[in-house]
Amino acid sequence: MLRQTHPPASSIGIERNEDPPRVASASFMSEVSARFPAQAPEDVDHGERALEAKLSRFVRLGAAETDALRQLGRAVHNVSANQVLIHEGIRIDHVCLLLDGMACRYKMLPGGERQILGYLIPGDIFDAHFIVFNRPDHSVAALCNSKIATIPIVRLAATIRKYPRLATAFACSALVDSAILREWLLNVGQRHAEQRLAHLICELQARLKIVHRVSKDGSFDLPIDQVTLADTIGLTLVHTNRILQRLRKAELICLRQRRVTILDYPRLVFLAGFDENHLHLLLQEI
Amino acid sequence: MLRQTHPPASSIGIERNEDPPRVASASFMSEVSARFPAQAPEDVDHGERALEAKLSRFVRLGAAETDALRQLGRAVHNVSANQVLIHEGIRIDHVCLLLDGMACRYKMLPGGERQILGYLIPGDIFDAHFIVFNRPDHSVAALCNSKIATIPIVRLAATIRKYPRLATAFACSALVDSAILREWLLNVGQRHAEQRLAHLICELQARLKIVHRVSKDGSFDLPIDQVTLADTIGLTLVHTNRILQRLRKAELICLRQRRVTILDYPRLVFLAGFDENHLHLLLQEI
DNA sequence: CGGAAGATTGATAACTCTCAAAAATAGTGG
DNA sequence: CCACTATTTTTGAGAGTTATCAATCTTCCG
Repeated sequence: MLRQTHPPASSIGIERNEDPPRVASASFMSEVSARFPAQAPEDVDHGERALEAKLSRFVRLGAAETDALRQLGRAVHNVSANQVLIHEGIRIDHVCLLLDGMACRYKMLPGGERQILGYLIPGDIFDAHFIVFNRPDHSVAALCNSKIATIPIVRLAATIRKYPRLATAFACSALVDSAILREWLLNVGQRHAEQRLAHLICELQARLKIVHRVSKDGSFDLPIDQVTLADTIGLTLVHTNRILQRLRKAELICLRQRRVTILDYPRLVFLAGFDENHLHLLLQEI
Repeated sequence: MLRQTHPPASSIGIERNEDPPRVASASFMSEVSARFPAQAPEDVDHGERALEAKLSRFVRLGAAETDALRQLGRAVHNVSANQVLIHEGIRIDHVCLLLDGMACRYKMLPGGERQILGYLIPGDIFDAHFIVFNRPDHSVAALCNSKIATIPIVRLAATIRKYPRLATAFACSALVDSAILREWLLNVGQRHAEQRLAHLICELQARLKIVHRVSKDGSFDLPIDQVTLADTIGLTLVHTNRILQRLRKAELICLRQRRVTILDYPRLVFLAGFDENHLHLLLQEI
């Protein structure tokens, strides 16, 4: 009855219901910091640019605003692949900015089934607002070794107060996030297997392009295994693998060594029924 | 290849891609008003209470706040079943408050497939923020004859400014909305057919109970046909019908004449894996 | 080199869809 | 109140998709 999408043992390191996350005795951040000491800011130029790049799609950013954004991402931490970033016990007075790498939101079912709810890419901010009574309604985990910056909420609030345009930009970004979630529901609910996968790839490329994570040839890193891919589009690992092979055989995409190359973009877009309108890419000055 | 979930002719009245919505020459509201003249406020006591009831789950509401909420819902309109409430052409300076009845958000695919993204029940507010460049990323339609109130955004903003608690309550409400969307993605992506339906029913009952739309015996109105139900849980009409019969045969629920009665709540909850935590029902004073 | 994780394959079962038609229900006008 | 139509629900049969189980092949990494 239950689909055994995952190997019995927690092979990918993300928390399973079978072994609940330990209660963090110390706060999340100090925990991370202990393992990965903060680095000098100059290491993360590239990462900080992602946030600017994303927000500048929504509003024109002046030098002051750009500078303010850079100030936000000073407290840098490295997190390792599969590390759970948000779970019970996290302090709620910080938000996290993903500077580099990739992470995901996900939910688990008692039987071990996992649904990925979204990918976090550089420039994305995630917080713990969805936690009430110490019970988050979903978790966030790094998909590969990543860099995150922690921003005290009061700090972010002050910045937003000072620069109304940033407030607008953050609001737009939140709207896009929820639009993506709706698109995912449509994807999993109504599209068939090939389309789901194709659509996901189109969307990821579009989002990554904005933050300069796509090469000239259109290829990009996708640091996830096929189990995670399967849990994203609501299919089994085995079936996902076969769908993947069909897309490869059709010479639409190439996925090797955690890197995707889109071989025939027009045909892939057509197959997926992809309309990047839902990413609101064209929005300027709301 | 394409699932023909819907009859070829637009039987349920919701816009299809085949016949795009006409461009509203007048604004949406004046359009509605013309057909259904606004009523005297005293008719809608029950409806307004829904919003209060919902928000009071999040913060304690004083008399002044309750009163402010009631002032919001003065401009009442009746809308008919299947009427599209949000589409291109809508004015973006109002939000809508559903006073009575039921509505849904949905997305369409070029092939005619439709995915319901969420149900709006009394006390729910929906706006057009997701519209940019005159292209909404999804639509909203009434599921049955309903009553809505339109609130100028400036008015809502003023109220929120004046009563910070209401701001908190609205924020919480928005968090719950997105939590529900995540839960739906989990539902459609990972649960099997019976569980999906069971989960939907549990969730609707929980939400409707808050706004006093559930009878003593636990039954509630569900003014939708099985096609809509199918488009909600990502299954075919035929299959949904069969699943429904299974739940009936198992004496878990009874669905007749657009009314659901839960016959065995504990067993239904168990089957669904329903955890009302995601509705954040217990939240008080964030 | 050896093990572990990840990807792939094959065979079979289960689930879900499609097509087509019949039964039941709701709505309407006489 | 009944006849009549349109909508909605239900049924049946068969095809197609997706899941499950189990094994093999690859790749990664110490």
